Amino acid sequence: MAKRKKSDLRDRILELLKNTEVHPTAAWVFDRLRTEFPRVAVGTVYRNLNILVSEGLIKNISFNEPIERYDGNLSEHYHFICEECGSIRDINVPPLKTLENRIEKLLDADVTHHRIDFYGVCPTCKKKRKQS
Amino acid sequence: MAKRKKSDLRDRILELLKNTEVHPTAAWVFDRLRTEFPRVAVGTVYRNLNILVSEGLIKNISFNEPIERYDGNLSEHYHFICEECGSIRDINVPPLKTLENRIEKLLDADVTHHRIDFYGVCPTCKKKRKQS
DNA sequence: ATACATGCAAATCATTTGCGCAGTC
DNA sequence: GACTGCGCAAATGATTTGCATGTAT
Repeated sequence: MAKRKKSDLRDRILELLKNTEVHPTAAWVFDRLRTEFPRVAVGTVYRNLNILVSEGLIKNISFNEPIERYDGNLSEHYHFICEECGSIRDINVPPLKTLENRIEKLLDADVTHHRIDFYGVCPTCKKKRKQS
Repeated sequence: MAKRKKSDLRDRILELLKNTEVHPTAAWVFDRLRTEFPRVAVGTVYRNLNILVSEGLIKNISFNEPIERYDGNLSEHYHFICEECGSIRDINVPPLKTLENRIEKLLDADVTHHRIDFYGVCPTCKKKRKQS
């Protein structure tokens, strides 16, 4: 690991990710940064996102899309994806450690972690459906 | 939906996907096809994979990689990904419908399905570790 | 005869990388 | 002074698409 210098840009990227509930793409981050850092380059955004990931300060998650998403929420949690509007919500339920152990025995493998994604229709889209 | 014509190539692609336990990428499929269809083009492989997905004959799954994977196994199942060798294994345990219902109530959403990916070290890589 | 299917090549889109300069330690 | 961060632009890699031709119905 190289020692990193202080970088206002990177600090700001981390802050953006910590303070949003959407699960941003690089483009989203780039867009937000532009007002404060008008000359910022996409390449730099990607480089910094990757640095933050490798330092374990944010996570990289994809959801069956061709675009990468990032998550500033490091606590164990699951996700719900609305197939109608594409929104992604965090789900905070206690992680299923028992299930992990079961799989571990079943496969004779070491299971270090798991992820669960739920798909369906979010409350907002449910309402919209009823109205039409 | 357009009516599809019979296509030996597409039939073969489907067959390949039905008869493998790896979760192939387009490149893998392309490679297998080349012996039987020497003039096959990558573009055609992609087009046919997308057709098969849209017809619901195969599924498209990504695993935090920049490459798409496809799965010919349509039964509900989970996956285990070895972080050492990258292999992906199907896990056949009864799907957690109770959990789905719990999330449905928690979020006031409709949950249509979910996926679970387990990460860790597979039996083969565990052995290799011990030997070294 | 009418489209779908295919090969081929160019285009697209997200992401990465090389380079030269600027700012930090 | 050495090294990291940055903007810029070119490169990369996976996937898509337009076009002309072939082929199933």
